[in-house]
Amino acid sequence: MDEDKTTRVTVRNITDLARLAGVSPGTVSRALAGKSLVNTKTREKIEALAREHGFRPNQMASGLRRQKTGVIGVVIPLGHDSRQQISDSFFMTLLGHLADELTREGYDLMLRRVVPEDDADWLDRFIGSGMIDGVIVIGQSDQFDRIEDVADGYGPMVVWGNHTEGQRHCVVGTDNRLGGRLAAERLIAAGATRLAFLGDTTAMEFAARFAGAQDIASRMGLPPIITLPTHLSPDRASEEIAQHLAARASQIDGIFAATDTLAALCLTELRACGIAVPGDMKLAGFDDLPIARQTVPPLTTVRQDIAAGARGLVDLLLRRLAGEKTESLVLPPQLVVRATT
Amino acid sequence: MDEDKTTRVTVRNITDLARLAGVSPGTVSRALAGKSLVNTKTREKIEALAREHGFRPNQMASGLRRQKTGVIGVVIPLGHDSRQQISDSFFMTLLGHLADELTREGYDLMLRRVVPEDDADWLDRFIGSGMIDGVIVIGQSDQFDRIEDVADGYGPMVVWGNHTEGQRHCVVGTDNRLGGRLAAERLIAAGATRLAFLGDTTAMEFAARFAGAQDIASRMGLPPIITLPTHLSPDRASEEIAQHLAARASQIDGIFAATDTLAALCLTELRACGIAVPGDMKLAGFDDLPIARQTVPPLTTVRQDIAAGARGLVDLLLRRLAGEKTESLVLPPQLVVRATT
DNA sequence: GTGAAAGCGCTAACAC
DNA sequence: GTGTTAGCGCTTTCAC
Repeated sequence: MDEDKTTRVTVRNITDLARLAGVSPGTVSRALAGKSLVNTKTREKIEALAREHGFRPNQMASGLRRQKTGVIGVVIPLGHDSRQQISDSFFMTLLGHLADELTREGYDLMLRRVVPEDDADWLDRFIGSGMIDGVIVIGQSDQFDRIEDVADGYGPMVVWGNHTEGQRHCVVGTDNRLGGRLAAERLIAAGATRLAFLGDTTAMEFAARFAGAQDIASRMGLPPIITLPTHLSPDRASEEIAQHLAARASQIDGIFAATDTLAALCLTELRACGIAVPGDMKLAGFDDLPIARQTVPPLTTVRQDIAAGARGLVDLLLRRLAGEKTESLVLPPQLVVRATT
Repeated sequence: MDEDKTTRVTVRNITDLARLAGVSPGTVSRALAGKSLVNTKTREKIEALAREHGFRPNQMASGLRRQKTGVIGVVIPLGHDSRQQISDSFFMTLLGHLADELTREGYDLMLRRVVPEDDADWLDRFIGSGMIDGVIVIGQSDQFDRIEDVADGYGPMVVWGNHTEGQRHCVVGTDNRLGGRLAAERLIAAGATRLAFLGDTTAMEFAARFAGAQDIASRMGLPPIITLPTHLSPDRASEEIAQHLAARASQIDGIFAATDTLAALCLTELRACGIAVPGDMKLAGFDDLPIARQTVPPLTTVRQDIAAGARGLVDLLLRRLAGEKTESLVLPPQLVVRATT
């Protein structure tokens, strides 16, 4: 008769299970958490029962009690440019790798996309929610100062972005300035002398890429690099690129695009204008996304090691979670020469 | 002297705040939750104090008590093909839109990528974690049956994928079979008579696309469409496509690729083989990702409306959360003719 | 090796 | 309109 009851019971919590197993809730908790001191037989019985009833401990309750959630927040601040940074391939790919790394370390990932101008409080709000043990910020956008402010009072935060001398938040990112130098050197080696930078230089990472390119232009005694600002969403960017080309193409013979996405768009517009690449115009991108291999001609670009970036972010975050004070991690960019230079 | 203390105090919870405000925890809770019956002055005082101390209520505790978390789980099952479906552009773009929609509805998003063959229990585990109010599954992968099993006992679940007559789980997706028909019709209209399907037909969505194309081939009295299976990761796919072309290119004059990503890769390989598109070979893709506009020549493809898909998923999920029993949503595909047919 | 009991921070009856 | 109280489901001393 006991069996009759047993099979019909729904197990909502650890106490129900304990009743079924004829032990106390504490023991069930210990058994299910894989804690040391539980009799093997007792443990097996409890595990069997749990499996049979498809029971798993409530993470919210566990989190509340233990004061840790097992969840890492990942937040993508969308700058001025807000919408449609959405599909920025680079960030999305980084996100995919982050998901893998965090999963492997036993953490869940809580994703938040925020528009800082609508919500000045975005970072504190996320951190203060009590839902996450730590936070990874993907991209500094135009929020450098806000992130700096938070860094003083909150340890478990790591940011993907650009490293600036003396900054207080822990950052992982490619050496953008060096990357910019590599790109410019290559463009010049391929014969370009009048360079342009394609992309919005208010974003720190892009500004550093531009600055690196300018370093080289200056050193070589070339005229200053002109900037061709664009938005990041493909639709607007295409249009803006077309306008830039119409106005400036005759003044330049080399373009350094802030990202491969922009470079690919630019290539399409150049083709539309009848400007030969690399004959009339050299072109270099940044990121080395899959698309860089598929453009016609294939794109010369500066590779960022996305997988290493994700590993770095997670590794540093875990160490900060453990109380360590970590330094920032700056990854080396790598020039990949293909056929547009 | 009271002020001296006040400014130094750290506010860890609602009780601390209550003490500072000279009210009870209950009142603070009501005030911060924007509940109806709180004196305006009391509320303002509490809000001011909360702001001053950067306090926000702990969501885990609130969630535990209210038996809802304000979090929606989004899970991406990685089929056989496991790794590197990572960066599948379509899923990533869909995820971006989902993040937007959920945020707009006041929900947070918990992201999980799972490898079903390593963890048969992936879906139950996620649902049973107590961390999420509902779940969106992105892609059925090869897990159709498992999802069906769960659907019977768990309401708040919506799946992106293919709709099959009589299925029990609520799905949102494009009419893949119709999309396949559109692609095949176009390839044939452009002069192709011997078609191939490029991609892995064990995935349901792809199988339906293939079936749609085959519908048309049969109706037109053409020979059966041959299948050219590939993996999804760009590296392996490129290689496989090259092999397929070496072996079969002479037998076919039209290729329907399961996705734009595959189509773009295929275009690159066709170029490498010296096969002219659309002269010697017609080509059509599926998805209408940004890359479809940037290939050379630009790709004829079948558009899926990703934003509408995301809206549909969230809308249906919210209604299910409210207890409604919703039907599946099948979205119409749209043929986009460019220059590869 | 196991049970009993206190509480993590919050909310929602129920009083008044 | 506000205070009081009893938990949400779990973990973890502290006993034994």
